[in-house]
Amino acid sequence: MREYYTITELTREFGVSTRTLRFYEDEGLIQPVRRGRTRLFRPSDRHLVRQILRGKRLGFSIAEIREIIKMYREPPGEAGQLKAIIAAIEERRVELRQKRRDLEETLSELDQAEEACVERLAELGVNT
Amino acid sequence: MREYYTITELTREFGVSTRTLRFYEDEGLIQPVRRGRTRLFRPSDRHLVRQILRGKRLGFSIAEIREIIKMYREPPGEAGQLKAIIAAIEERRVELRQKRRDLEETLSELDQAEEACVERLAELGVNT
DNA sequence: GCAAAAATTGACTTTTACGTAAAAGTCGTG
DNA sequence: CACGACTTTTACGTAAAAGTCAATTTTTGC
Repeated sequence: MREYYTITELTREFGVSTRTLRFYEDEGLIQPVRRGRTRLFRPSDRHLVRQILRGKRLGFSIAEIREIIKMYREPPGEAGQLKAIIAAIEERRVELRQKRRDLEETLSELDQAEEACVERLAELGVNT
Repeated sequence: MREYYTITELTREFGVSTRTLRFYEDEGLIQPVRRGRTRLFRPSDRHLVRQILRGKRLGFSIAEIREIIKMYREPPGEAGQLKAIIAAIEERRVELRQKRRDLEETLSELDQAEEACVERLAELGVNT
């Protein structure tokens, strides 16, 4: 496990621009350390970027991703806060289950569409 | 099965604004018929709206949703086109499978986060 | 130790997906 | 027929999430 990654290493690995990573830093999603002014990304920053992009692919906004990231962090001291986090996690789960249903339905409609195409192709193959 | 729905009926059913439905029409995603100037939405339009919103929840853009909708349509006559559609469907499937992996990973990280919270709560419960 | 390559900051621009407001047409009810 | 509830078009506005560009550092490879 490397200790630090440069910004361009991560842009290459994840296929995003430096502007994007700096934007995520401005938004408080990641906090790479600095050597002088240069950003140094630790493995934990790299993992955060991975989580951010995963969230993006699932259609979450930056604000939502910020909230989700908060939940991953080490639990704080107070019992009320812990319960609040657990409740928030449950909300996300509901949302993600909805997305899963959406996903399965979309896949199944694509299956149907493909089948229709295949059938149509078969007809053409038979007729000509 | 009703023959027509008004625009507000659909906004209420789906929780979107009239502006949104008109926007989708402008974008060519739906084509409700008209009586005079008033839009009348058929069951097929309603189903399209359902598909559009499903796509949105999965993080697809309007342009992407337009492409997906095209695939659902009745297959055209020509063999080359049919094969192109089948290929495009396969691409979408790859993308959706990625989203499914993202989803499962996110769910599993949320599980871990919750477990950490529950443990912490247990500690507090024991200590106080 | 110096030039080239890489990184930084800041300002401005762009795209997407609608929101919002204005001004007018439509329809059913009392 | 007037009222309210709903609908239409047109047009400008806006928030989110970067992209682009320019002007400086900073870092590096030799």
